[in-house]
Amino acid sequence: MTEPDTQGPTHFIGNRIRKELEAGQYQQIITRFPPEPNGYLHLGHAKSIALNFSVAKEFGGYTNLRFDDTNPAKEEQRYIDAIKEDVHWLGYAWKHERHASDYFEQLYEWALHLIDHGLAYVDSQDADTIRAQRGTLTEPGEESPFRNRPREESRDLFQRMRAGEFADGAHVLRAKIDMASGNINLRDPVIYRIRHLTHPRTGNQWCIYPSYDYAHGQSDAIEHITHSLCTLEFEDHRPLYDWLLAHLPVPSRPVQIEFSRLNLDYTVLSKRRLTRLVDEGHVSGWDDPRMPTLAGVRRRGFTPEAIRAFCAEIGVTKSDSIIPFGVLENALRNDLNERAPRTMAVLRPLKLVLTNFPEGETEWLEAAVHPQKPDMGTRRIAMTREIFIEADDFMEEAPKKFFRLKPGCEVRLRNAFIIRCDEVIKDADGQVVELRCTLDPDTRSGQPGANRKVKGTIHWVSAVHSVQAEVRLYDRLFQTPDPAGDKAVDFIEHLNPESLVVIPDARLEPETAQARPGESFQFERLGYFAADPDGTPERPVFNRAVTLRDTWAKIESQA
RNA sequence: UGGGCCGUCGCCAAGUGGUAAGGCACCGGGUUUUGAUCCCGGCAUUCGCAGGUUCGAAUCCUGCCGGCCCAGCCA
Repeated sequence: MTEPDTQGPTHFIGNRIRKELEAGQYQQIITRFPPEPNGYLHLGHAKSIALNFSVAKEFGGYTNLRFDDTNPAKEEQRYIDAIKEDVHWLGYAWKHERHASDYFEQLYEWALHLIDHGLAYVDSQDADTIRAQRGTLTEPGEESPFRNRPREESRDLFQRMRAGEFADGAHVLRAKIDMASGNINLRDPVIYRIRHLTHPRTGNQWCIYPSYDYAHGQSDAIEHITHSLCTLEFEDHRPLYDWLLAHLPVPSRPVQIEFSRLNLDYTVLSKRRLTRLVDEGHVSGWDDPRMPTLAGVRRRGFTPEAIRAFCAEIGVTKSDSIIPFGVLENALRNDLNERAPRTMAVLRPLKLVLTNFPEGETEWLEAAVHPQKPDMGTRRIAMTREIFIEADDFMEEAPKKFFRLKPGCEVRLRNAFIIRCDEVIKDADGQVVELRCTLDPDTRSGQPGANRKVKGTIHWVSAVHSVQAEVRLYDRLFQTPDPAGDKAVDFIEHLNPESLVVIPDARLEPETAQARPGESFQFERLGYFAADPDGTPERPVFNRAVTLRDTWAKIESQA
């Protein structure tokens, strides 16, 4: 079942590592997944998680989970907890849980090492001044007046920064590299800043914190990470990553390899934007089923298997790409088609009376839990004189190709009989409120004479045995393919007002109503639905994860 | 315009000098008590463009064109 991960797909990272291994460059491959605990994991992280864990596994190594907790202004313990839960849920087990903050003391020692070797200095200018001196993309920067201050002075200042003698922003530690470099990351980057903040793990032990650039490579080296895989925007940082490792007495020399991040159409995958959706209340929370967070898609009904298959399918390259959301949905259909039990549910009930069925009686029918998998067993279905069918499955004046119920015509009730529509009953407004039909008793499912062919089959549910439920139908959160694409328009403007449609009075088979939160079903002819934790035994709630492929809808829209 | 990358079918993506894998989508046809699933078939004389090297190029060279990222004391 977890096969997709074992035989590593060929991508440039795997190919490279394979060659390195053949050349004897490594004994073991060690990777790391390094989230910053400042938000929830999303599908973009899933791609990175899948890559890191599958590469290590393919080559017989392991992966660490390392929290990149170098900025206490944004990070919180609750995010650490949620991230661990999500990685587990996705189906991966890390070797060691680490935190960049575990290395603060070592990182500090190494900073002193840089100072002592004339490779770093304390700059006592403010942020604006430093920015102004950085130059532009086409013009070199200018050197800070503190750039050549004596090493002893920098050392003293840096120690006093740690001791808490200065206010935030009074000084920073900068690597001394090259203010004229074409690569702006090399123009004496700030590697330590003063922040009088409580850190989720180290509390008030520190008031200076290392930057990402300074902490990341050294943390990799400490953990003996062999391959530090990250996204394309860090490509420009690699020279700095290498420079630091080259100038510090680190225990190993990891290499950084970049790949392109995941983009999905009709959604946003940046923590900044997802945080806004949550904070501004456009969604109910990080686990809103419309969110591309792992918590969101999990609640929506996506399975870890489907997400892993999706990650394997899209590949790993360096080219910018936008994956259609439908590819993800398809991965879910493929997975759930194999495993989800079938059930009948009516979303918009239309009453149908079988006039030749005895009043007050119930006939029990048997139906397969999965038509292609007899070993999944059968279930009992109650047939009564009054049933509900899907309002969409009846048309008074139907086009020729409409294979469902229409006046005077026959249709198969799934798992039951063939019926004929005799009479249409309407209310004062002309709305169809009830259908009166007769069933053909020779066509009961499983009977010898049952195989008579009719063009259509529709689902239904007993009016007396079925259970009312709330069903939530989700559509794409945004109505434009690239909501964040236009810098002039706030992506919030592109929200789809109909991304959630609540159906308060759907009807379910009684057994389905007993489902535990997270359980998935195929509501036949409709799609895959998962029980939501909001539901109670008295009032079940289901989320539609994805519809079934719908050729009829396609034909209809083309007409 | 400085630096770093990317460009193979509508969307992804193999391929690394020997004559274009695969998936998704799409279009046919078959099976079907889910208009689902499943099955069969079709779908790049061509690899951003133009030159060049070579018996031979998507793969090597040169020059263009197009797109992405970088000027946080964020990651």
